[in-house]
Amino acid sequence: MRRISESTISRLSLYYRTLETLQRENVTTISSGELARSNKFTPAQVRKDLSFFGSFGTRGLGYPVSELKDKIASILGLCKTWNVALVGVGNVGSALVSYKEFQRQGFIIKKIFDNDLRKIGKNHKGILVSDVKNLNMELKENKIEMVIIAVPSSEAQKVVDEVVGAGVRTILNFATTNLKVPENVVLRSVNMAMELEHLSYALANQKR
Amino acid sequence: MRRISESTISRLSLYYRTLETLQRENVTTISSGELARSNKFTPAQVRKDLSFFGSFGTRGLGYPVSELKDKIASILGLCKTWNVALVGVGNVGSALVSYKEFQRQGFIIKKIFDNDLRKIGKNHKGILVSDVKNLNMELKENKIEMVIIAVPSSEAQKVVDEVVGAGVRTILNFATTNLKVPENVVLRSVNMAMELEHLSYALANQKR
DNA sequence: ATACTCTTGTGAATTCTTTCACATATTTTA
DNA sequence: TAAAATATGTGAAAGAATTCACAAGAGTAT
Repeated sequence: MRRISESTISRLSLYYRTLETLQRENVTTISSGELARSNKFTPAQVRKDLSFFGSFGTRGLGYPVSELKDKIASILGLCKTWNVALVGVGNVGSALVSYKEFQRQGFIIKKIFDNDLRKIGKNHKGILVSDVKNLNMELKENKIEMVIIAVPSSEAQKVVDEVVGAGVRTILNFATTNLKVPENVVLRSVNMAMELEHLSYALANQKR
Repeated sequence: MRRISESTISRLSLYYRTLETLQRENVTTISSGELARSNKFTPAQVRKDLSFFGSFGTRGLGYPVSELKDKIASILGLCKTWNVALVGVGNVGSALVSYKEFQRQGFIIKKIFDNDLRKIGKNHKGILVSDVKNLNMELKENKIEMVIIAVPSSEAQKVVDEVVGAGVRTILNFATTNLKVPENVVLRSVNMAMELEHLSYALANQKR
């Protein structure tokens, strides 16, 4: 199968959200045109995106809402659950532990790590905080598939290297710093500063 | 000037961060090659991106770190300050108020709005929380240029409509929902669910 | 049954983005 | 001061992503 572009995946996420809403409203069928309109895409775009994965529609009618939703869920891997570890229980870290969307998407936080002796050994929303020193061993033992980095930027690369060393190939990063990972590791960074810079550019360049 | 792509702006953000680091390390000059390597881009990409805005380098030598950094700051509008209002002081909202990067990028939170009577009239990190009922009027009075939406998804579209009605043309959204804005309004959404779905897709489709 | 309407699925065309490749400018070396 | 080395800036080429446009399937009405 031809490699699927990041933008296609992003759009699938958006379609998925729209379909969730439609399902709640008991809509059973939707055309590419309507699906497009609610997200400011073109109908052709919607059809092309879906066509990479199969043909889910009925000509003359459209797509069955609930089936298409399930199909996208399966494409995005939302039907499975993943073992996740969180490194760093500061502001961001603890916010994440209570973020419900995480669970809902099948990301199960199995382990939490920190280097602060006052936190280690204590419970954090039902999960024991472990010493980051044991990171490598514990990641392997617990078959962790994804790690969330929520440590200060200065520490981030060090943690990433260890995590990669332990064989984890998927990382979600909240530190605002350029992290280096090998070719075969998927790293996504939630980079607020970058979002802000997009907005700042838009503000600075908007037509009056 | 030809329209600049989103990806170019994203990369400028990354160059900017690299240049900040280089400046701290007292590096005075950098080539497109080195700038590319530290971000996994190609040298040509770097040069092309910069060339949209002018020619800042010296042939045979490279780019002057501090000048280029300042130039990018000015392109991204980071030299100015912007009047920002925050709507919704829940978990996300209050985290944002204390987020230092905001200030550093020149986003000054002038007003905070909520609909919770227990919060209205009280101070939140030095800023008075106003009733969201007065949104329209107060946005105009305070010349607010950007609004941050940190309300529950169910309320988000309603708030957006009001904000747009008050003439604000730049919105940063934290609600996980598809918001509709007119053509001339810039809306960026920080959508954690979408990030997660990218990772989930990567996990589900990674080669074993 | 037949005609008509609707909407998908998909090659082809178009548009947008990235990379190549080289003329040109500047610094360094000798 | 001349030759060598280096690195920019940019048209042109290549590659990706998006949109077009239409054949073909499916439902609906008569």
